[in-house]
Amino acid sequence: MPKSTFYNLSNEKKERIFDAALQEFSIRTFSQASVNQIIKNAGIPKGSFYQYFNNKEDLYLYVIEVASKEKIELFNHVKGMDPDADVFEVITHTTREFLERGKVKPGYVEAAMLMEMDNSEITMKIRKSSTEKFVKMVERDKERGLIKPEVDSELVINMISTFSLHEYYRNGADKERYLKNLDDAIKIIKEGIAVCKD
Amino acid sequence: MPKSTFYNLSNEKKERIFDAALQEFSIRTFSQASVNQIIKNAGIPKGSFYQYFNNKEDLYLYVIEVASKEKIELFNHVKGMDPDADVFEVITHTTREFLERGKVKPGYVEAAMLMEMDNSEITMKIRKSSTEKFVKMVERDKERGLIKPEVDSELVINMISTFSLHEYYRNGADKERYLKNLDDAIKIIKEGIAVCKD
DNA sequence: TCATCACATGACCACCTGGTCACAAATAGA
DNA sequence: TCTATTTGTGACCAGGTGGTCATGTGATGA
Repeated sequence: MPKSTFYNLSNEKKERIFDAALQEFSIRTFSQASVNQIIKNAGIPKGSFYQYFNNKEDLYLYVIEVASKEKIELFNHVKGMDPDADVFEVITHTTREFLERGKVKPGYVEAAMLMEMDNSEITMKIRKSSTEKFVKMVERDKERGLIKPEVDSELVINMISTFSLHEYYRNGADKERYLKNLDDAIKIIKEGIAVCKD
Repeated sequence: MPKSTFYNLSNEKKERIFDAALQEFSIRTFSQASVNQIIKNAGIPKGSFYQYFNNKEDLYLYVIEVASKEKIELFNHVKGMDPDADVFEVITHTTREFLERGKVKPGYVEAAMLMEMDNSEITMKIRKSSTEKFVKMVERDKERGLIKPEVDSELVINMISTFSLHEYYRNGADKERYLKNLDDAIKIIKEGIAVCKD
C-alpha cells in the first residue's frame, strides 16, 4: 500500500499520478510498464515517486484496488435496470455502462482488461469477487426456471468474460462490433447452436 | 528469417537452439523473453546468435513458424477420427492430440498458448489460418443440418478457442480439469443453457 | 530565532537489455 | 602451402530498468 505521504498529497496531484499510472498500465503489462514513463507523465521527480510508493508493485496494486472498487461499484449500481432482468440482460447492460465509463476516464477499460490477462494471485482474487455477483444471478435464474439446473454457473460466466475480454482486445477501437459479437456470443450460450431435435 | 549460417548448422545444434528458444517463449512473452537466457540455455555465445539470426524477432518468427506448421500438420492428420464427426468432436479430439504432443516436446503447448495471447499481425495471421479449417467444418455442419444456419461460424470458433486458451492458462498443470471444462463449454455452445420453451 | 521534521529532488547505482564488432579460428580452394 | 572466405567468440556499447540517498527546502512549533 502507498505510504502516508501519498495520501497527504493534494487531490489534484494524487489524481495526476493515478491517471498517469492508469495510462501506462493500459498499454503495458505490469512487467513491461515503466516507472520512468509514469513519473514523466505525472510530472513528478523519481525521488518523490519512491516517497509515495514502496515500489512499482505497490503502485500497481493500488491502481488495481481503486479501479476494481470502482468497477464493482459500477456493477452494483446499474441504472435503469429491470429488477427482473436475467443474467444476460444484466451483463450486456453492465458492459455498456462500463464502456461509457471508459469514455470519461481514458485507459480505464484497457487497464481493466489488461489486468484480466494477468494471472497473479491478487488479480485472480479480484476477478473472482467481481464475477461472483453474476454467478449468483445464474443461480437465481436456475431457480426461476430460466436456466437448466445442471449447468456449471461459474463456467458460464467464465465463458462470457473470457470471450468478452478477447473480443474487446481484438476489435480494439471498434466498440460497436465488440458489443455486437458479445451479444451474439451470449445468445449462443443462452440458446445453443444445435438444431433442435425435438 | 534466419540467416544461411543457421541452416548450415548441424541438426543437433539447430535443435538445441530451437528448444532453448521454445522454452524461453513458453514462460515469457516476446518482449519479456531474454536473448541472453536463450543463448545460455542453448550453450552458444552471443556473437554466434547474431550470426544465425538478425535479431530477437527473427528467432521468434522462426519458432512461431515451425511450431505452427507442426500444429497445422497435427490438425490435418488427426488419427482415428470418424470422417463423419462434427466440429465439436474434431475439436475435442484434436485438443487431446495437441496436449499429447506437449508431453513429448516440453514447452510446446505453453509456447503455442502464449503466442495466442500475442496480438501482433503475424500471430493474428497464423491464428486465422489455423482456425479456418474449423470454421469450414462449422459451415459443413450447417449444410448437414446439424447447426443453425444463421449463426456466425467464425464467432463460434472464436468462442471455443478463446475459452480453451484461458481455461488452459488458469488451470495450469491440471489437464484433466481443463479438458472437462472445455467439454462442458462446447456442450453449452452446442445446446445452450436456456430451458426449452417449446 | 532556531531546531525539528516532513517532504522534494535529481544525480547516481547496479543490473540487465538487445545488439555490434574486431579479432581468432577453422575451413576450403588453388 | 598460401590465400580467401566463412564462422566462432566475448568484450563492449548505448540505453533502459527499478531503486537509493544525500542534500535542499519550506513549514511548524517552541
